[in-house]
This record gives sequence, structure tokens and C-alpha cells, in this order.
Amino acid sequence: MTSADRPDGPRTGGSRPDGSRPGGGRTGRPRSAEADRAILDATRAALVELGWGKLSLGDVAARAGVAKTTLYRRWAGKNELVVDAVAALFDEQLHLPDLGSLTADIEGVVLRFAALLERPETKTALMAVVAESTRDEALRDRIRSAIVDRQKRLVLLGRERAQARGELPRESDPESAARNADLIFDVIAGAVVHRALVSAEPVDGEWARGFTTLLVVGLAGALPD
Amino acid sequence: MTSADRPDGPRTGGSRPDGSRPGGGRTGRPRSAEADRAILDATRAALVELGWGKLSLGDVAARAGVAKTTLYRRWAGKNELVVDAVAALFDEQLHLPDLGSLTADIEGVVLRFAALLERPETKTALMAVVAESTRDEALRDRIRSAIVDRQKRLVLLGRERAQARGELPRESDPESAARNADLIFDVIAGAVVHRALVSAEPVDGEWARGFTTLLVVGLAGALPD
DNA sequence: AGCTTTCGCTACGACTCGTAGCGTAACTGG
DNA sequence: CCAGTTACGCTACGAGTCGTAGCGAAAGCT
Repeated sequence: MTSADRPDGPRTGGSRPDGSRPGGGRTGRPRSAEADRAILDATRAALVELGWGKLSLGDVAARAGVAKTTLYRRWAGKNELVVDAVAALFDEQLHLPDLGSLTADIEGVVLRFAALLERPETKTALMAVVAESTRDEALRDRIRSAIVDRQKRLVLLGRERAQARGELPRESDPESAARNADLIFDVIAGAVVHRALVSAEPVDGEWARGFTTLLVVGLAGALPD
Repeated sequence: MTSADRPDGPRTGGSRPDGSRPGGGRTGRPRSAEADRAILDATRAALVELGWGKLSLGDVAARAGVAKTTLYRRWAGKNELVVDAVAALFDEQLHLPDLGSLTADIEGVVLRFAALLERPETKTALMAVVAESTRDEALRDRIRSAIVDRQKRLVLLGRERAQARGELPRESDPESAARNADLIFDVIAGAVVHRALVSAEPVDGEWARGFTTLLVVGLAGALPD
């Protein structure tokens, strides 16, 4: 689940918590799925206590009750490990319940996303891995498939619902529709992240309302154009 | 150790590129202003070559032709040093020329900001220090005063101009006006950063136009409300 | 002059990194 | 049941970084 697959380096699995058949019947001792869980849990715990900067893989291994070598057999380094560790949180937390209107849907997802960014694990980890990804294309791909693309689906789903309700026009040109979805995604996710982590001020109901109003008015007015 | 507290240690200045009078007439050998310049230049160069993760202070000192100890006498650690190094770039690059209309002003600042984020120094450094700042209040303050607050001024200036032109209403309630400015700031800066660094796609003229249209329509429609 | 502060240099213990080598454990197919 | 294969825990290692201490010399001020 976590990974875009990786051809096959020395580190075979990299991340394959299911631990089993890629091509049929693997032989030999299987990887402990429990070790995977323990490592990812330990990673999140260490992020909470130490933050990104002081997190060391030796420490994570010790917390997980696992040898350091085991950890290196599965993940190439800190970056990859942390991406997988926080990606799981995104999967758990990010859904888009139908709240009946475009405004309510956006407000809802903004608050959910903000709550996720309040957690100390994600707070310190997300920006850090993005920073590292600026010099590491493989990491960028991993972040994209493990985190970003899944968030983007929420935008697509929300738009579809809004169109079904008649709140947004159906766009005829698929290219421009894709561009608009990307734009909206960057606006929503960017604004929330910036508010929460850069401005370091709370994303509360009031802020979410103001932001959503701005966005919905803009969409209603700018899209049909 | 890196950063958090520094009641009043051996590290006097922390960051005082002017290097002179804090309390009147300092005695003794003054700090070399040229060394400051050399260190910050070396920091930016090292960021370009190595990125945040592999940047080491020993390396920076060597590049700058300065003893490692000198570096530690002025900055508490990597975080503070890099903030100062990139803050200078923001000062150089971020202005707001009057382009005649609110739309043009926003498009202009978006493209300028994007160009700044394209540079490898800022790309890798900005997210990293923000990530560290989530666990270090002093660093957060430093980022705020060295970078964030200055960007925010552009929003205030832009709004004032737009109001003078009659493009935006003058807001009566100063509290709500401040909230709106903060909101607009997070939307603009957040969207650009997210597009450039997370989505990792180009902030070109086309994107800037689409974003600006969305924002201006939203502002025109939502603000008088 | 004398006082004060900074500078370059060297050296240091503590720590993290990522890997190698070994013997053992777990699972599979003949 | 046994041979083959893979994962595991453990130990040990060289390399690199961190941040500090201690020294003598340099550069200002009064």
C-alpha cells in the first residue's frame, strides 16, 4: 500500500507491509508484519518526543524492539520511513463525509486536515520530508503516491458532489477541469498548511468559515468564465 | 542544544549583521562584518550543493574561510544560521511594484514569490526550518520576524492600493480587516508554496492567472458581505 | 600603554550513520 | 524430514558530525 513500487534494489521490499506475494510463492522466512507495525508506531512516537531533527534510526529500532539492521533492510533511510509512518495517519484521518453542501464539505475537510496537522507527529514530519524531497525525486514520488494523490481525490469527489447538487457547473473541457482541480487542491491544502505551520495560528471554525466563503464565492464566480 | 533556549550565553548576538551597538559603546575587537557576509554566502552555497539535510556547519565554516568556533559564537545552530541566510534573499527579492490593478499586483507578487521558491537554496531551506520551528518557539519567532512578517506587509500594501483605486471596499471594523489580511496572506503564500514544493509543479503565468482570478473574484464577492 | 573582545587553531568526547559478518529462526518445496 | 532460502538479532566497525574548551594572537577603544 504505502509504496510506489521500486524495481528491486538491494533493499528488496522497501515497504511492503503485506509482506507476501509479488510474483507467486516467496520462499524463506517471511518478514514479520508485526515488526513493521512496531517500527512505524515507534517512529511516530519518536517524532512526538524528539521531532524530526533529533530522530535517529537507532532510537526507533530500540523502541520497536527490533535490531537496527532489520530497520535498514526495509527502509532506505529516515525519509522513507517517516513518509510511511505519517502516510498511515493520513489514510486514517482523511475522509469526506457528505455534509449536504459544498460549503459544508469544504469546511469539514479543512477542519479535519487542520486537526491532522495539529498532531505533533505530522506537524514536524510533513514539512521535513517535503523539504528533503526537493532534492530527491524518488522521495517526491513516494510522497506523492502515499499522501498527496490521496488528498487530491477528496477534491475530485467534492467537486463531483457539488456538480450533482448543481452548486458548480459541469466543466466541458477535461483539461481545464483537471487544471482547476489542481488549483483548488493547492489553494485548500496550501492555505491550511500555511496557516497552521508557518503563521502558526489556529485553524478554528471561524477561520475555516472565512476561508471557505472566500473560496466558494471565487469558484462560483470564476469557474463558469 | 541546537536552539531552544539561550538565556544569555556566550552567544551574544545570535544574529546582528550590523554587529555594533546594542547598549552604547562596546569595547574590544569588533566582529568582522565581512565574516558575517562570508558565512551567509557560504551557507547559501552549501544549501545549493548539499541541501538542508547534508549541510554541516564545519563545511560552511571551511567555505567561508572562518573557524568553526567563530560560527558557533554567532549562531546557535544550523536552524538560526539558515533562517538568516535565506531571509536576506527574501528581502532582496520581494517587493511590490505598483502594476496598476489589484489583479496585476497579485499576479506579479505570485510570480516573484514563485521565482524565489524555485531557487534551490530557498526550496530546500524554507520547509526545513519551518519543520524545525514546530518544536522551537524561539526559532518560530525568528522566522516570523525575519521572513513572514515582511511578506505580510505586501498584502497590507496591496490592499491599501486596491482600496485607493476603488477595487476593494474600505473595511470599517479593524479587527475583521486584520483577520482578512491574515487570511489572504495564508491563501496566497500557502497556495504558491504548496504548488511549487508539494505538488512540485511550475508556477507559471497560466497558473498565476487562474489563481489570481479565483482570489480576486472571491475577494470582490466575499469581502463586502 | 592597558583593557576588552574576537579570531584562528587544535583537540576532544559523545553521538549517529550505514554496513558487514555471524549464528540462529522461520517457512517452503522436494 | 531435510535441504534451500530468506529474515532476524547481535556485535563491531570506520567515517562523519556535533558543540565545546583552551590557547595565543589580533584588533579595536580610552
